[in-house]
Amino acid sequence: MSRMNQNPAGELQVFDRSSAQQQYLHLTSGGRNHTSHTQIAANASVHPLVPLLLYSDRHLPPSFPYSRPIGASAAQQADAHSGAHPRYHGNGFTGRQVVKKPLNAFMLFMKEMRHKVLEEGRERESAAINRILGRRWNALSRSEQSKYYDLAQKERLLHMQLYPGWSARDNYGKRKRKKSQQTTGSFPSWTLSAG
DNA sequence: GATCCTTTGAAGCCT
DNA sequence: AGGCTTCAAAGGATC
Repeated sequence: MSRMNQNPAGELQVFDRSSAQQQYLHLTSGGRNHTSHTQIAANASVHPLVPLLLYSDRHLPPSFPYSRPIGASAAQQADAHSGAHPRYHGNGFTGRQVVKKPLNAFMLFMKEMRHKVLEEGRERESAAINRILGRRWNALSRSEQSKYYDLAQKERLLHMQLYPGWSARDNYGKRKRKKSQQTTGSFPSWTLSAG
């Protein structure tokens, strides 16, 4: 029951992982992260999946811990995920390295459209902007939304390529609970055991 | 400084 | 399987 290289649609899409890493580094280095990797992909041809990475400038921590090639054994270990898969956060590496979840379709839509709402000048608060974007998202046709679903699918695929064995559980329960949930007085015990 | 708000979707956990 | 919870982004507001 492999998690790798198979998207939710059941398609098998495999490409060179190290190449993806280089492209990932190249594109993400232009943002707030360090810029020392631009040389890596100086002449690299751009993979069809790469444009979506423009949306994903927060996946990589400032010091990318996986620049070394991921060996087949590591991939196999991750694939086996017998409860001991590598943890992409916390103590496993020097410093605090957290791999974020890949963005879903709506998040990608928000990233693209947020600035437009800002330019309109109607709202400045993110909560209000997100309400607007939520309405606009629901107003989109299915074909219009499919663009973002497709991007999100590729995003997840590439995320799996870059972080084999990573699981959303790695970041699960790491945030503080909301006040509204704290005041309910009734929540699953597993929410308390995290950390 | 930390958390909340607010949205949708993905994925985790529990029953 | 189904339901609930958490996290993903964003940045002003609030604590």
